[in-house]
Amino acid sequence: MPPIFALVDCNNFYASCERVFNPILRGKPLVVLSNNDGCVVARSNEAKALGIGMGVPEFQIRPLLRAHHVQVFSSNYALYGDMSQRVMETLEQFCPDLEVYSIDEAFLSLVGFERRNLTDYGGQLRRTVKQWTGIPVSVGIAETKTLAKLANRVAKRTPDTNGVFDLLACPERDALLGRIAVEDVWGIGQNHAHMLMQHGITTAFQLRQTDDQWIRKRMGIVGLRLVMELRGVSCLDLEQCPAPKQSLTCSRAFGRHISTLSAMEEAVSTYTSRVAEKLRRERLAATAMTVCLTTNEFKEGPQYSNALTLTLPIVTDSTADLIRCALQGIRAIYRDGYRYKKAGVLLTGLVPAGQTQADLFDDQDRGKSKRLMAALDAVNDRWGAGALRYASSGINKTWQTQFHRRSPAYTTDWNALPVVTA
DNA sequence: TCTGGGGTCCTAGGACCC
DNA sequence: TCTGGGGTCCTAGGACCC
Repeated sequence: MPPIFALVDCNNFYASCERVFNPILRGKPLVVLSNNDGCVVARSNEAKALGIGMGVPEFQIRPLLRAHHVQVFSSNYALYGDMSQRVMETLEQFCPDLEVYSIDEAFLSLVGFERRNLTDYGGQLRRTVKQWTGIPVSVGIAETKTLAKLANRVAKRTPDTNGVFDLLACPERDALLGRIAVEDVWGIGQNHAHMLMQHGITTAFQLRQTDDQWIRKRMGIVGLRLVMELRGVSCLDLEQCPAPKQSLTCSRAFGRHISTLSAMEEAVSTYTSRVAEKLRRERLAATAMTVCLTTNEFKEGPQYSNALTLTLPIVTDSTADLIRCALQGIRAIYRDGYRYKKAGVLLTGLVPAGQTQADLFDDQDRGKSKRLMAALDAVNDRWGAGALRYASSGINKTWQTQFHRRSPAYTTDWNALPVVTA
């Protein structure tokens, strides 16, 4: 059976989430900002039409936002994560062979659905997701993932497709690929796009026609796979069970710069607690840790950034062990006299928890530590993140990430339920 | 004043081994 | 003049994704 993929992609996902429980926002320009309300990370169509670019710093477009009464929101990850889950659960009812590719995208395998009209099926799927979750999606269908991505792009940008485009049923494929810029192909980033253009390759069609050896030499095996996929040869399979994580990070810009070691220790301790929670949720333990810090590259003044990787004395998932190591690391690379903007903690060498090699000279009670972490996680699940935390994470946290314009966590907090008034 | 966060895979080169 | 060969593992850096 030749493969058939559908890519379902939520339209302007974060912006659409904000609209679901706040209908006044429909039809209006709206943007969602990154942490610290820094950059634009999502835009409604109306905001795109105003020329607001992806990733633009908010302060640079403030006059424009005011002039057009653009609604501005901080990121609300609790809401987006929950809405994503609702969308994915809906899709799963249509097609159990599903790969959740990102917070707002899923690949579906439509093998076995060939006898249906796939465009109609995509439309049905789209209407159901909209009705059950309030989120608009687009559907692209083709025989490889890369082509399904392109089909999805066509569905999004061509109004008369009604949000569904089946490339398998498109007789003018070459002409269509000829209208797609090479930098819009999935897997072609800035660097490769620039290199290709230097050689006169500017469209997806031209890329598809390019010689294998040439591609292999300049873009490696990844590039060659991509070109094969454009030719309709499927090289990327549906990944239904995600591979175990290889690394976990928590890194964040501060709401206000840090210039004392004690504040830096608080931040690093807080980030370590967060990444330790993720680690336990994945049922993994870490063998090594990297801590890093950096000043603000956009600002005048002395710049400094550094990172240090430490091997943990014992493979662990305990917040206490991890904080101890992180503080040791940050003290080693911290230098006085700088205004720090950001720090981070990276865990690597991840192994399944419970399969770890015991340390012959380990003098701690591991069973006790495990029970302590279970209690810590249970309390924070029940009472909210950070309800119970290590003292080294600090109390005042003047450096904390800012979210000044966050909408309520409508779907994950009893106190934030939307209220319907007659 | 104000510029995000969290991942993956591949490749080249060096260290090291027999 | 001639100075082995093949393999693995690790790491840093590049490129890409959402």
